[in-house]
Amino acid sequence: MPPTLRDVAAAAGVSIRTVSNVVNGYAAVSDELRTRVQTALDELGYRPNLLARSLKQGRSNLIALVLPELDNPYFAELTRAIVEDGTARGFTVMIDQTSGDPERERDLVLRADRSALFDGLIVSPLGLTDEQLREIPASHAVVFLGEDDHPKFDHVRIDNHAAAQAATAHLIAQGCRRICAVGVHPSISRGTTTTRLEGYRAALAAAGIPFDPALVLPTARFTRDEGAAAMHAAWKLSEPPDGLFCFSDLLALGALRAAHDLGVRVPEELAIVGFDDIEDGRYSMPSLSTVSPDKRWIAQTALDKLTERIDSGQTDAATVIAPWDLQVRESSQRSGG
Amino acid sequence: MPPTLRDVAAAAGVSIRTVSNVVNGYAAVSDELRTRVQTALDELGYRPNLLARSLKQGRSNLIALVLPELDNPYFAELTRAIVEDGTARGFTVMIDQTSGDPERERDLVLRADRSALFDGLIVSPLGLTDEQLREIPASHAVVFLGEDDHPKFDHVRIDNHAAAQAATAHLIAQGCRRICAVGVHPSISRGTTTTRLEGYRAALAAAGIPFDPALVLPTARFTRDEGAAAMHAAWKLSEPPDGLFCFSDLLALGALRAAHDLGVRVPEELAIVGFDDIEDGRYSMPSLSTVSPDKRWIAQTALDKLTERIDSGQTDAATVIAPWDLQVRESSQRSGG
DNA sequence: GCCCGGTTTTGCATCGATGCATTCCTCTTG
DNA sequence: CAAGAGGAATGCATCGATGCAAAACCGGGC
Repeated sequence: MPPTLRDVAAAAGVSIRTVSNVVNGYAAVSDELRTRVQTALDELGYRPNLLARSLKQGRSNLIALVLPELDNPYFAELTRAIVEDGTARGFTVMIDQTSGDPERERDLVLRADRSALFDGLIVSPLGLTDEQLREIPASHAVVFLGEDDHPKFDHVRIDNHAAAQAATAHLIAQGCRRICAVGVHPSISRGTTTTRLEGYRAALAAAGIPFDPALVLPTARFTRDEGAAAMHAAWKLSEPPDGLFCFSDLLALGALRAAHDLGVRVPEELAIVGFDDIEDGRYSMPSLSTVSPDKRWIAQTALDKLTERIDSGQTDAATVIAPWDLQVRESSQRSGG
Repeated sequence: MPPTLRDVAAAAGVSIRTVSNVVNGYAAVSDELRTRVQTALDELGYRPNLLARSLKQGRSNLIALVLPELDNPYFAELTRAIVEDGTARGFTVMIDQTSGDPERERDLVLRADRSALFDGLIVSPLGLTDEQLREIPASHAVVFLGEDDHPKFDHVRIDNHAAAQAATAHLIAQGCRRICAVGVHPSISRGTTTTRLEGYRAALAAAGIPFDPALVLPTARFTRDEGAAAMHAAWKLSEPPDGLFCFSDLLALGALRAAHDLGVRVPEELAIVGFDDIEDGRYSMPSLSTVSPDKRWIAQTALDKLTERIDSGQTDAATVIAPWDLQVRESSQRSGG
């Protein structure tokens, strides 16, 4: 049994309240008592019971980060940024994986949100329906990362349309004419992947290249093996592509590996651009061109918004657009620079 | 303000205690009251306050996972395993990053351990000193992953000596005679990296190859760029190596990339073996040979041990050795098969 | 009609810490 | 010397939920 305020008070021969005052630096406590209490605290190794404190104060300084998966480096890198920044602000950040299960996501968000355990939530949604979102009381502190806008809550995201368009335009500028879009989610009609596809189509249109539905390769998830499978599928097309725009770096890295296995030279025969700018892509062979969202900025802004909500109780919901840039590396750079 | 038991009780015209009974399925409640209370619960959207419940019950069903870093895929993959398994057991797993800071690690472990917020801790230590470990009361539920044995606590780890020896022996079998060991931590004299170095030396000794200290390349951290730097250093040696045993896959992947930049053919000129079996290594070019610890087994066993400790209050500390195997892939396979 | 056994329902104390307000000092001042 | 100001220390109620045990209720049997 860990010592409580009561134990310390007994040991020091003072009231519970006085010990609490010493612990929190409250009020005026005489030097004599202060040292006596401090000694008792040290000797017993007292630690405040955070449950009790949070219960009384109505605030836990815990926030939860709800993510689809951690073994996607994009999320791991984003998580690091949020944990470090959150810690600096006095929060303890707890991470919850949905493992790609929308049901579990809904559960976590709704449950965690009202459990009084967390002061707030940062959620990177897979796909909550409007109906599910409506179940969350607007008064609660929730910030969403990514698409899926809902007017009731704060959102932090990049401009996926513009970024996808830029990536595709870059491939076109490198001379690509048949460009695959890899990573459309087959069942979801809204959200990030749809927006990226639209950006891709906009770039084609701007260059006067007709859109060919056969070049859109759906994948169930953003993993290396899905990327590899998509590459194999692409190479089986009657007229294979000369460019690949993958909606995540993992997909691109899988495709890169598959291209190697198929004896396809990158970028000479096939130029590839990914999305996320994960560290792996800087060390792949060839290194991976990619859309690079500013993760630190995203983390910081999400925490700003969340803190505002927690402290003020209520703020107008807003969508904040995060900066990004296109990192051109070896996988898409064709003619000697 | 979220509704409390009191609110629901008022709405249903019953006592607080009865609502609690309905919520928890306790005791006998008449059908009539049950439905009436249930209706009130649904209408108000009641959620139990987990802080209050945990405070009263002395148990939160929260466990913390303390890790050096999440953007190392090894930890991300291990984390996934622990979160999934833990969730299935009714725990909520919270992840805390030490970001490679031993001071912060000490803080987190000691603070979290007695905060009453967590029922238990799973810690993958960077390096807690004996003295620091001694500060943790033996009664607390803590399971360590990795080396750094301490008789007071449970440990789950693989046999690093044997694994390192096997990896090195494999390189020798491929014909390597000058094998670098990459990843010894420069300042720490104990722990995982030291054990791996000993395994490496044992393999050399068994093959009658003299140990050359110049072939031991220390790195500050287990990152790709450190691995790349080590590769460059290795290639500057008066007599360059023909094999690389890297203490992590990230180091190996960085080295792989650097070898490519230097025009060194892998595995023909230089065979490489890593450690961890992260997913990236299966898709690198060439794919990476590696020591593969059984992460699911480790997660499961750590949770078994922790649950035991939490439930029984006290168990004899034990060190459990987890299974591993050597995954031989392209980066170390020399003569056609 | 009354007592008994069993089921429902409720009240009170409690987990550990903090807000508020009161009590208790001590020292100053008229 | 009495009154008052202000600092120091404490008690009590409270946060929301649950353990325990008492109270209320029901029907049945003598």
